Amino acid sequence: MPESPITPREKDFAAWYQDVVMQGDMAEPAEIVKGCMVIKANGYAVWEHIQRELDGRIKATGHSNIYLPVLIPQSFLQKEAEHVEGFSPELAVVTIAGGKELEEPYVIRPTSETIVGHFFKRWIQSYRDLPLLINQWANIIRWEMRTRMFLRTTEFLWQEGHTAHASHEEALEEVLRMLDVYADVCENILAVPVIKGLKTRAEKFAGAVATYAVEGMMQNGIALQCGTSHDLGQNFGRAFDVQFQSSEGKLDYVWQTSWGMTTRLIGALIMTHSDDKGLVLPPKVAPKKAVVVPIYRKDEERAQVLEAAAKMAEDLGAHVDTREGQSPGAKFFHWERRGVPVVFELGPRDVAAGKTVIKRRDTGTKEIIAQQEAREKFGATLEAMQAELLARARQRRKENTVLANSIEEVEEILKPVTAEKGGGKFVLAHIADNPSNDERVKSFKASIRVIPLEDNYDGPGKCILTGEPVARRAVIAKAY
RNA sequence: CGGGGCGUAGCGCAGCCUGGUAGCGCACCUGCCUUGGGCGCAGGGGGUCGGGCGUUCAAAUCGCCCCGCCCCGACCA
Repeated sequence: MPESPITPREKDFAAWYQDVVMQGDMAEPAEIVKGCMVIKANGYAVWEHIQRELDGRIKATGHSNIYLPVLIPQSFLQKEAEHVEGFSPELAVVTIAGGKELEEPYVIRPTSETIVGHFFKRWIQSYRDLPLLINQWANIIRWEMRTRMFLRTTEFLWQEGHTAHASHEEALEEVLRMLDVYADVCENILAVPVIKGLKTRAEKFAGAVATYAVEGMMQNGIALQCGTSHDLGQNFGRAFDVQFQSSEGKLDYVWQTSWGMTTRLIGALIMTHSDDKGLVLPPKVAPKKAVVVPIYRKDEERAQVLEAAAKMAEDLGAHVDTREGQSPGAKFFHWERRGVPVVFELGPRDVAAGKTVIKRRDTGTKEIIAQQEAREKFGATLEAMQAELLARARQRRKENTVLANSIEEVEEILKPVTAEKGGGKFVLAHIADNPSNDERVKSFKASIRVIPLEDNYDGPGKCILTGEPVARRAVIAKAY
């Protein structure tokens, strides 16, 4: 595994990101398949941590996991008008199978609302069958024009929740409940602060009545949608004729929701915390929380140090880097760029004195401590790091958030922003949820990211484009 | 799909203009030496030069055709 230098963020943020992803052993471009990536050992292990946290919360809120086919009859996509319009440009379609042209082509799922609709019709007859709460862990294909590892790839992994309810109120409650789960995972596990909000009509999911999202800000000030929760109303219920009989004996279409989080989260945490030395992983998702690097010169030192290192590692649940022929310096660089939160140095002097050196990845702080207190220091360091990563990201977002009171002002701030050069901002402005307003913002390649659920600013105002009254400021930014 | 760039060792590249033994750095293997932030020295292995056709005594190099990848624009979690 060649270890090359990492491009500094200052020089080229996009190149830096690629370097961190590859040097951190997170992923590499598949090359042989357009827009796809290979998720490597370190990256997949991070995903497994995210999965465990999310899955636990999904089950704790009453959902069950199922698995649906990856192929969907093409006609299914066409049953919901907006849905087909939104997704058809990015579909991969299977037309030949078993050496024969298929009578009806299959679409490789871009999302499963349609196939869920079909099965919900079979599974739901009565209000007693509701709410129906399911979730699926799966892969998805969307033929995107431009891809970036983790942030947007042709194939990605995700979880998609699908639920059916007897009333709109109940469905909306579900939508917001899962939005809270998403915000919780982002902030408390990934240490990525997010804004919960409503997407504009122009930005909502194709086929939804309303889309809610958690929106994050990366180090370069560019926005990244980290999760979405959709209120599907009765749109898919009608399209797939999913009716239930109420306790009063009346027939009605079910009220549905769907919500998803993807491997993009890995991109989010990389872009939020990593630095010019490489990956920085929040302790809660780090596959290896600590590595012990033994240092020795002579053979008898080697034996002593390795023994002490093994003991320490066992006690801490850490990994010992016993590779021969690698200098300690090379090992420090190796683990640093893989984002290991804590590295312990253990040399002959330490063994003799019963000490060790504890080094923290994010701050680079080194401290000589007694081996007996290693366990306690280790735990405290992980906790501090997790908390401070979130606090720093919050602080950065605060510094890069500004208010604007005219469209010219918004444009002036956001026009020069690019993913490569950075300088991105969250611009908060009063702007009405109206597709023509989205269009105007798009003219300088920005977008209305969310209308926050919680107003932390000055309340109602007049739309900067139409003058009509709006309840609060929305977040406008450039996004990935 | 429009515009630009690139395909030579696992990776990053030089050589091409002006045709004549396929090179450099990193990585890899062996040995010695080193080890508290990318050690050093010596030796070694590894190539259908993206593919095809042509020109020529001779093609990585010149010509034609094809293929693939990357970047920039229009779509998106």
